[in-house]
Amino acid sequence: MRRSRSFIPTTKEIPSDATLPSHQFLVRGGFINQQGAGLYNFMPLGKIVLEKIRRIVKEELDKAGCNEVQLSFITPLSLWDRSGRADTMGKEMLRIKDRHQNEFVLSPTNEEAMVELVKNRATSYKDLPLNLYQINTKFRDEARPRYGLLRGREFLMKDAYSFHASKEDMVREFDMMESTYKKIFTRLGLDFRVVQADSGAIGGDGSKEFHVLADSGEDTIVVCDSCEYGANIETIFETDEEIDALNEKSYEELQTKKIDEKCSCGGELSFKKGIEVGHIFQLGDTYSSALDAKFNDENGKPKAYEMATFGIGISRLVASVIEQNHDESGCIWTKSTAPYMVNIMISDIKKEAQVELAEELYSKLQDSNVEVILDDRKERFGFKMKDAELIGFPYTVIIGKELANGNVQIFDRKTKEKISVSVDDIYSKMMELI
RNA sequence: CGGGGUGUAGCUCAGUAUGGUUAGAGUACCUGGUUUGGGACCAGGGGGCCGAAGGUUCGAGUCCUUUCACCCCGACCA
Repeated sequence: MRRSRSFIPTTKEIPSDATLPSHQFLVRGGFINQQGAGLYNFMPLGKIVLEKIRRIVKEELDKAGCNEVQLSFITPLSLWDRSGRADTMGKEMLRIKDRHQNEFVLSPTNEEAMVELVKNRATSYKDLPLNLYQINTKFRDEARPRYGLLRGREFLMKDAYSFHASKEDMVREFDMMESTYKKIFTRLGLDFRVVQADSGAIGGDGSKEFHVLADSGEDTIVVCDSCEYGANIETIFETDEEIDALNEKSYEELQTKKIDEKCSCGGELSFKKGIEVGHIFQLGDTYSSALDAKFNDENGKPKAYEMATFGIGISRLVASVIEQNHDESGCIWTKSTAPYMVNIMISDIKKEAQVELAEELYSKLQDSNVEVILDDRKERFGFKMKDAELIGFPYTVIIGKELANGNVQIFDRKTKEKISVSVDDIYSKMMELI
């Protein structure tokens, strides 16, 4: 992509309604813009990041034997009446009517729809297990949307639902999905913890949350310094008094608070803030029973499916990457989430030699399938650098005044270091870095 | 859903107390010139139903009523 042809509206001004770094930088960097309370548009850069995260999630799920589907976003209200959630989910479900005055719901989640899809189609134990997922828009009419993409009303979520002939097999899938999730968050380049959790409103027994560690997280968790496990404070401290006392403490106070107990691995425990980006539940037969969804077992006896459900907040992850990786200048994308891996910056487009070299490198990197953007705008050096830092490309190749000595520079967004590389070596050096 | 706040140019905001020229600044944008390694400078220019509706008044961005939207704290959710 040529920057001169792209739609990346960056701004110097901080939007007045954004308080979190991810919200401010994603808006300033031209990734997203707000359409209404909890409603966001994804502009070209935001869309690229969203798609990159979506693709990684899809690749790992497909490898794990999950089947991608796409359910209708609009569902009949009757579906929710049958499971009883039309009442229990209350106002979070946004209801609409069609021209015939039939009532519909914008899907906040899809247990019912997925059970209906599988019911009467997977009719034998031989058809099981099954794991179906979709990456689709969800709508939850939150009482108070906030924090940009972290708590929107409309958001992109991956939701998977598995169907099993036995509880043992369901638990096997649950454990397998836990390791799949670890692969996903590791590939995204995130520092995360797996946290034992209460199962919340969806119901069921086993439940684990995946938290991205970030100071601005909404949840307080206890984490180990030498392994990947953590715990929600609700599960460690018994009484409400203890929990309330902890919730009242500021993050700074919590960080200095010592915990006497050790992790089972022997590591030290401490308090951290986390953003919940994934949640896996063992559902059992709650929904299959409620919706009378059965298969025939080995003895030809009808039995309700054992189920589990697995969620990942895709759009929330976009913001989470930035909450965890930013500095005062802007975004610092991880290599797997960066909208472009390399930004080639022409310092002065009036200098033919600079333009020539930039075009040559641009073509070569493109031919090598490197995600590369060419900053060919007629702007000054400082302007382009600030812009590159705000957006957060992992590497910027600066083609400028050092060209006189046969050199260009590689600017590392994370460390902000510039290293000089000779013109002859720049292509191979870039290929080595990415 | 309780409490608080804000709506004026694309964006960030003055102006409203005490009604009165043609509603301002910065930034962004356009033109020309200068500049060219850290969001440059000079000159000129375009851009506003002052959130919406109703009212008071000779006169409303400013006062009154209603309403809508958005933000913050909390509860809820996760």
